[in-house]
Amino acid sequence: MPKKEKLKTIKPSGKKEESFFEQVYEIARQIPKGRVTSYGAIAACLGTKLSARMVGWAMNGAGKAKPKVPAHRVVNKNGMLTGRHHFSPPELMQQLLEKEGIKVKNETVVDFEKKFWHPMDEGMW
DNA sequence: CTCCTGACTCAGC
DNA sequence: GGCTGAGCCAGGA
Repeated sequence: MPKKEKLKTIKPSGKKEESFFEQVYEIARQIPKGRVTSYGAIAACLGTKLSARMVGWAMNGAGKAKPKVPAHRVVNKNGMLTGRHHFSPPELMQQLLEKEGIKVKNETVVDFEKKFWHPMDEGMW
């Protein structure tokens, strides 16, 4: 099923991809296995906490970005898998989370607060 | 250059 | 207590 990428590459090659998207990708990659984070947390880390939408939007190319970004570990503030519909199979997001030990019930991460991971909690920032 | 959209979040009703 | 509206920033057309 050849998917028609209308948006194709968000950031065409030729330039240094240190755009907002790259920032989000880096944070998302820092998410340890079995942990999840929220868009707002990443946004806040980037300084654009007022626009968590941008974080999620940046995830638009997460699955296409290299290395691959664990966008499935990124959920909304409520722990709900709002972005699961954007995955190839919408259920993939939940599958990956469950595979990592995260329980997902009704599109929502169980014990989200316990599994929550703070972007700068690693001490790198 | 202008308008629209978008995987969020908060506030109001 | 659930739904709606508005705000936010950044990038694509």
